Amino acid sequence: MPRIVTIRTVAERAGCSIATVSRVINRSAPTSAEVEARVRAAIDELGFRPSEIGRALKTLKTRTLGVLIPSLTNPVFAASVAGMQAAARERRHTLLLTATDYDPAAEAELVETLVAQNVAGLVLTVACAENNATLDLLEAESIPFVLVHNEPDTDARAAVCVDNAAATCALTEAMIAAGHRNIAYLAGRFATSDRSLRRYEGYRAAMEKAGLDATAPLELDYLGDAPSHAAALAGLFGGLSAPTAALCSNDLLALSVIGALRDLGIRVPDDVSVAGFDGIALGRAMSPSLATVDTPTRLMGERAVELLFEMIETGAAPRVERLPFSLRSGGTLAAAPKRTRRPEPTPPSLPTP
Amino acid sequence: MPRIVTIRTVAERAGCSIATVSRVINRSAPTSAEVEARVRAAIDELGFRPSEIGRALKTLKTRTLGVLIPSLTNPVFAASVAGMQAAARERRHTLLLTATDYDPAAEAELVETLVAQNVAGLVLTVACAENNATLDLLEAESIPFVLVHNEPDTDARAAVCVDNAAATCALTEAMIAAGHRNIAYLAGRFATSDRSLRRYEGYRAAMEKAGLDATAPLELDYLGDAPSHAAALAGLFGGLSAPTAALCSNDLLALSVIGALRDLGIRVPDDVSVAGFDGIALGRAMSPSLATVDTPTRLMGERAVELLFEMIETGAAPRVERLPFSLRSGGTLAAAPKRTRRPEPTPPSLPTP
DNA sequence: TATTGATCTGAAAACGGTTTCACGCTCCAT
DNA sequence: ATGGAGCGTGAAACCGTTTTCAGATCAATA
Repeated sequence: MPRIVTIRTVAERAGCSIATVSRVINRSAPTSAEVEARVRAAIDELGFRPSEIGRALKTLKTRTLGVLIPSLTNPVFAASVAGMQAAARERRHTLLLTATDYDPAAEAELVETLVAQNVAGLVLTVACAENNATLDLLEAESIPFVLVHNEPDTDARAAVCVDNAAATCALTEAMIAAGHRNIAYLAGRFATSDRSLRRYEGYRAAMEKAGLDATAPLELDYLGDAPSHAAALAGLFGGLSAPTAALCSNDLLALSVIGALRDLGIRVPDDVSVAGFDGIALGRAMSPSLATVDTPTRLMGERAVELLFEMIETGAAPRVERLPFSLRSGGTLAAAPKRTRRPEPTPPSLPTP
Repeated sequence: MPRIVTIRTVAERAGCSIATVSRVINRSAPTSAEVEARVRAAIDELGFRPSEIGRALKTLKTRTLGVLIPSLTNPVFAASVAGMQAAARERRHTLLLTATDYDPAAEAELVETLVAQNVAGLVLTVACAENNATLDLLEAESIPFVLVHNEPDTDARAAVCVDNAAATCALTEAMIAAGHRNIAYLAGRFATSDRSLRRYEGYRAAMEKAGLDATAPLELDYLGDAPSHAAALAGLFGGLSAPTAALCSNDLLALSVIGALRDLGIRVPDDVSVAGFDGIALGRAMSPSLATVDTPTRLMGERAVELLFEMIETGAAPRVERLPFSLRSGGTLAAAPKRTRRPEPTPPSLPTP
């Protein structure tokens, strides 16, 4: 039987009313030094901690922030949640964490769960921020929320992100500068990541600017198992005019692509250069290091929570905050091979790697 | 103004008392078909969701599990939290997440925060499970909790873990079988991880069994920056009788050690073999793949939550659940180099292994 | 017909805090 | 002396549920 000591116990012990105890705890009104001392002593002796539940019921506000992300297994989200946690802790708040496992249909239900807990606000990464019924609902009920990683098309929505298109554009230009002409764009399912789509646009812009052909994106299920992955890539990289570089919509996908290419006997970066997006810590640790767009993932989580508090406390209007990114090239992004990787033979004799 | 629609609103609309509405929602007592239909209609029309706060205040139990881990940035904990989240969701519970950032002093305060929220139970990874005042407090207040990753010395405490000593012993034996005789043990700060200490014991047991000298562990601060790391390792691996293998207390440390060795011009695994512990996903993705003890991290989180529910619901006694592990060798764990890596100068000529 | 029992329902009391309101007291300016 | 302001305090209302208890209705039985 936990929680046997309530504010009433404290009041009895201190010989005062519960109202006075409450005032001492919250400093919500002046109390005499003498009474305050008695109350504090009673609190210490009893080991009393006010129930957040009781408090929340009256104020209809908890010291809790709801968090919704696709998955904790992706270090990007783990890092941003770590940032949120740190920022929330500074304000003496706790995170109520949920994950959709990349199922957009789960979003609505999970957000409802969080709202039922009277969270003070929400930090979300949704599959797609546009025309999102769940977000509209939150707006209608005027529950403050901030998006992370999502980059909304309107400034009327609160979000912390990077300029995905500009970043991917810069990364693509780095590839082009390294001599690559045929660059493939590999993505996770667009339906589960609007970021991915924005990044594709950046890729296309860079390609067009350089007068090159942007290829249609190859959508891979990057939760799928390795075999299917290798199979899908064998088709793309086995052809005569195979790309010399692969731009992946995120780091986790890039890692998985590198593994698949290796299994196909294709060397990275000697035969094919690969780059990702996000800048996960382990991309830096590996060798060769993963070329990518380095985004301040943890900071994004922190800023999201800070922006959320700003909105909660001062009623600040939602706004989009775009954080700076930096390019991490080298490593898996090398100069394009001088000649076509596979000597093109007279048909139909097949190329040897 | 969120949450304007309460159970009272529903009752008015359905033309019945709030007690009846409650009964319909929870099926806690029979209701006539007619009234039930009216109530359900009212709920749907109003979009009513019962407040978890109100409910919790009455029952003194929330549908919430408190989670305390060292850090989300370590994929091991991220994975086990992902498992907890999945298991909790199946039981319609939510996770209240906190992280200590490897500061043991923060444990007490954070657990108090969680308890103040009336969590139904707790899942924790603490720095050290033995003589832990915080755990004793939970026990005294009979708040159910389960440890993850920690391996308590008594069976009276609920925990989900692997047999750390046996696993490290097996890994060490694999190193010995590969011809290594001088094996260094590198650890994070023992004060922040009792697992690390248990693993060291497994290492020592294997070394002794093989008649080899177990060296004292080298404690590294694996949150520290790379430079200090390389410096510490330069001393160890620069000497004449340098180890040919390094056993690291966890994968993250192993990754960081590999990077530091690379910076020192030492090849892995050609010059020095390295192994970790945990089996993080990215160790498998890198090349050469990371030799390690593969532990079912995500499953551990799931099992921990299931065990917790068992304790909450059936009052089951705490027990330690040791999950199976498997060795992942090869990759960064190769045969010991035939000769000493660095040509030895004349005086005072040492024996070659 | 009266009694019993089974169903269904509503009023009201918790649960643990916060907050409003009113009241008594002191102090100071009139 | 008198009025007003200000301070410290306690009583009580309130937040949104669940749950107990008692009452109402009705069918079946004695």
